[in-house]
Amino acid sequence: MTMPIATVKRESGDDRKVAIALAARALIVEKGLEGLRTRDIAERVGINIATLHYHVPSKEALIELVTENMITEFRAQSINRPRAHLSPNEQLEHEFADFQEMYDEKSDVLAVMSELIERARRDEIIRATILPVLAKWRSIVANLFALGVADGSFRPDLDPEPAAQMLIGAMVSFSRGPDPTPENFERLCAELRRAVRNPFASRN
Amino acid sequence: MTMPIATVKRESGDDRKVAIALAARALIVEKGLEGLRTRDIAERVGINIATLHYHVPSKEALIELVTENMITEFRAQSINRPRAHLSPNEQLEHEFADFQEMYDEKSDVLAVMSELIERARRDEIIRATILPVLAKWRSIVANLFALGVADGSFRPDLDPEPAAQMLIGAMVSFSRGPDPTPENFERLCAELRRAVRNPFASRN
Amino acid sequence: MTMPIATVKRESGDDRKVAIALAARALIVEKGLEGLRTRDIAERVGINIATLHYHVPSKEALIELVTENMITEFRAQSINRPRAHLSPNEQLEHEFADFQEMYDEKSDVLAVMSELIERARRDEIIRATILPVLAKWRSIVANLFALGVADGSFRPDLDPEPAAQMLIGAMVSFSRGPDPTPENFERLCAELRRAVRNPFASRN
Amino acid sequence: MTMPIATVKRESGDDRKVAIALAARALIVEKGLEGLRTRDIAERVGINIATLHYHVPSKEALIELVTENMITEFRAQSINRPRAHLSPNEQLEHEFADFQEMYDEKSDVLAVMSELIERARRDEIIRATILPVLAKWRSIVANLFALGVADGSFRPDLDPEPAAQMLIGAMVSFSRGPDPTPENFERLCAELRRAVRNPFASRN
DNA sequence: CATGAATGAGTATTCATTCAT
DNA sequence: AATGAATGAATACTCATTCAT
Repeated sequence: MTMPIATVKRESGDDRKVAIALAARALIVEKGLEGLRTRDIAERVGINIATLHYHVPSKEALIELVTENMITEFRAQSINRPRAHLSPNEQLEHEFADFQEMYDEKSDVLAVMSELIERARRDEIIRATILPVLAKWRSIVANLFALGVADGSFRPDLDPEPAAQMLIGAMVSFSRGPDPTPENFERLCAELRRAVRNPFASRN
Repeated sequence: MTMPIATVKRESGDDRKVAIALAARALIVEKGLEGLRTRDIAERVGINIATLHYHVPSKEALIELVTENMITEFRAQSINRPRAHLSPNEQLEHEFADFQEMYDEKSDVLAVMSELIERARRDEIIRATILPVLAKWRSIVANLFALGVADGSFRPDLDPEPAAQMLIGAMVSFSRGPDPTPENFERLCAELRRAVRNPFASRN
Repeated sequence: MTMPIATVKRESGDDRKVAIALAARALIVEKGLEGLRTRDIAERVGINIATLHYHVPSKEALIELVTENMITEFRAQSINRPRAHLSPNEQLEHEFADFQEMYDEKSDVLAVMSELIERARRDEIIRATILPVLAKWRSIVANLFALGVADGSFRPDLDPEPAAQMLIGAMVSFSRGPDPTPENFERLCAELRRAVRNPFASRN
Repeated sequence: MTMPIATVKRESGDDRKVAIALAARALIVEKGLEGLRTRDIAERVGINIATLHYHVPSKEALIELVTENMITEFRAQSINRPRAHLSPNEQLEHEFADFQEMYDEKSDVLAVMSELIERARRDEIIRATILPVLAKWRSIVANLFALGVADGSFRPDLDPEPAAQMLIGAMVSFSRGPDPTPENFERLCAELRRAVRNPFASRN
């Protein structure tokens, strides 16, 4: 279960760093950030602790590495996908689909993100990395809401920014909640759709 | 900052336990659950570490004590207030008001709750204490939504359970978010009101 | 199993001391001298630790109390029984019988004695209490051997003191050994009898 | 008295382990198993406590290490020496000589063995290591007695197993007794010889 | 790059003992 | 006599980090 995977003796520095980040992520999922031990990471990567410190000089740097690694993946999964050409309703559906995809295929991303956000409250460096990404996410959703209000897809009285907060908060708290089944997610999405749609618009 | 408060030499066991729980809560807010040290708690209460262990035999028991202490307060603040006699809209306003009150006056309750929920994922005992309370909260909100749908205050197509999840998720993620000012909270509440109200109802 | 037995609230100081000594002995058998905790003793007696310290001011004094309590019983069981009127062979049989009786009925006496003897090596006070008793035992056995040599019951070339050491060492090491069944004890006694008897004497 | 001996900064793991075992043995002789402290061992070896734990992960493992180290020496000293070619009487003399040699040159072996045997009663692992060695010793002595009975060197009615128990018990209890001088040991050996020899055999 | 050995500063917990009531 | 509360000094063990090779 915690057997070293590495079979190669020497890897390029970058490969090693990625391996370290992935091992750290897996361990954070298992034991939380507070239970993360450099020795466990080294063991899982299949290297000596001193070697780990050669590649990543301190635990602080290690957590930064993990944060960046996470954020890269989070960005690729959930935002930064150009959708300007899609209708607001289609963009909303993409948000739902992206989140579900992340939840299904990269559920550890959400778990680790959750830990990092909690720690960001006390860690300036993590905060500086994570908050902008979350802000970006909120602004993308707020934008699509603004567009949908303008073209009549969504409620005319919808306030894009708090609505974005509401949508993201609902999805995130769902995924960290007690019963995050696909069926329940679909029920939540349906409710969110109804919460923002224009009741007087012709159905699309 | 870490000055001992207690000046009394001898206190009854229960008083000491409360003092310990409060000191622990304050320290969790400052340094997180992972940064919580028994020595720091003892110092803040103004007692010897051995005395701390006399009252609370282990760190595990300490965290349970904090959890129960928190939950008691959380319950008193946010739920368990009989409101059956109020209209659904009034009950909803009370939910908003309660949350804001907790956020204003007991902001540490939210911070510590957040830490505990994160830890609950890996700690059976904390989970057993916290999850039922959160479930109760969700069911109370879902109930008021169901009532409001029945009496026409809220959207006829509103699905009470995901709507409750949405409302709670929105408020919680707001309070843990980057800019939790009263103005922003009011903006969020306004959006939530519009998201659930019956667009065809006569305004109350 | 570790339930307090005491039902009386107040006992005379001496009764309490006896109860404490007995509880301590039982705990030494279970966990060894090194595992003996004053709290455990107090719990078993059914009193508070502070009360224990009222009666027995220190752990050192406690061990002395146990030692004296043990020695009293050991003396009563195994030596100090006037047998001058018996023949050497009868006295020898009494030694065997006494030891078996102690082993059968007071097996904890042997276990605790063994612990105390080990500790006596580093504890002047215990040494001063225990060694004279053991010396007395050896001298009693040596005496009966000397008598038996004189009257022709035992080997004429038997050297009483080392023979006493041999007999006592054999019985004690048997009782602390791997398979101390009554049958094996009988086999050992038989061998000891043959080892000391006069091969040229008429059988009695 | 507790001066660090080691002056070398870095040693191979095996050398360190041996140094640790030896330091632990010396400390057990001084203060007993119950008074053995990891800090004292580290100090005597001249290393940090953390370094001690690097080589020997727990106190339990440390005691196992000491046990194995002791047993190795005990075996080398006292048993496992092929003597099939010697006469039973010669073998018996070798037993006496081996024990005296151990007592003279490695008196700490006997002291530590005594502590370990006492602890073996409550420690499965130590028991599993020590008891077989003692059993082996008994069986070797029983064997030489059986041979001596067969060839007429020893009493025809000598029962080898209890006789072995008697001989070993006598020697061990002598060595742990109050006056273990060489002269007394010789007296004991003489008595043991007389106790087992064949009174009707021609002297060899 | 890699590693075995080493370490300083902690970390929760234990225990005999004391004190005020 | 008895006790709940308190404590100083220890105790085994941990962890990120460093260093010589």
